[in-house]
Amino acid sequence: MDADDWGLGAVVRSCGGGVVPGYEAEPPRREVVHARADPAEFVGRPSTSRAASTPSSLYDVLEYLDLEHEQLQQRAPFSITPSSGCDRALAEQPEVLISFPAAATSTSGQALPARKQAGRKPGGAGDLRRPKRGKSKKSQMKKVVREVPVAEGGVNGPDDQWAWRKYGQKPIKGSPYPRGYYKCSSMKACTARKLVERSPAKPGMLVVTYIADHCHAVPTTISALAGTTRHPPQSPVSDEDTALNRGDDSADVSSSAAGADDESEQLWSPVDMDDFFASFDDDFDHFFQDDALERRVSL
DNA sequence: CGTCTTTGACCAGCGC
DNA sequence: GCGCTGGTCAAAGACG
Repeated sequence: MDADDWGLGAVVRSCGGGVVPGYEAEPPRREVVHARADPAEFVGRPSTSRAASTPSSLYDVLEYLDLEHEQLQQRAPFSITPSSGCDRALAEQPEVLISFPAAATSTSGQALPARKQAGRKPGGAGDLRRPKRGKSKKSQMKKVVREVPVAEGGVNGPDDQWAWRKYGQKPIKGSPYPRGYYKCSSMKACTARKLVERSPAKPGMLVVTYIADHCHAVPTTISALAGTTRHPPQSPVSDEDTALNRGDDSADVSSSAAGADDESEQLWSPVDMDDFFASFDDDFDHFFQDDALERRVSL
């Protein structure tokens, strides 16, 4: 995918290979650099990798599309359901459900090159446990829950410009589908994680739970994403289905190094974290206000 | 060479 | 207190 493709179609494609009619050939909007923080990802970024080529957040998308609010409601391929209506609530009442109606997705059906089963010795790991893990505060951690169509988000969820690394997978009681565990691979110190599982109630939907926030800006360069190029951006339904059914979320790896360009000279977006969060707050505060989009477009 | 996925074991929280 | 379950670790091999 072209790094300059910032259309909504790009988002969709990045999420699952789908293309939103009319948005697939939009001009780049790389100047949009302020934090359009996705509720799940609390920092903004100008990024350039494959993941970077996706308007990371719905805000980027909406801004770019320059749609009227009503149009947005009609055309935006998702709905947001903040549990208490605003971003501040997100921090305090940290659960947000974002649904992406499957209808909004067009799935290319493009086959993801099936990754070979990583050969490994059975029972090869698990011993030599390190004494501890921080688990105590889990329930208190910031969580953002999203629902995305399998076709769209793949297991990667929507607009995921972060580099995730799978570190585990577990069958979940009561669900026929396993849950995949991913952590941010951009920075070792980053505690951001996400859980991806298929909704038992709605097999066509993936439930992506983001836990904690990134302690860094979005990685933008090849080097930052080294080794994350295994999977092409498109994550077709069929393959995704297959992958999930067998518990293989490997279609994830949100970042390929593709599309590195001028901006990729920077490893990290040099934006102060406070600015990131401030932007996020502001955006979310106004997202549902009528003038929000207009204001944003004027930026 | 660096990072990825896979996968069984370990550990802690929770319910009974 | 015990068992269940979810979450995490880490070795090994694969991939680009």
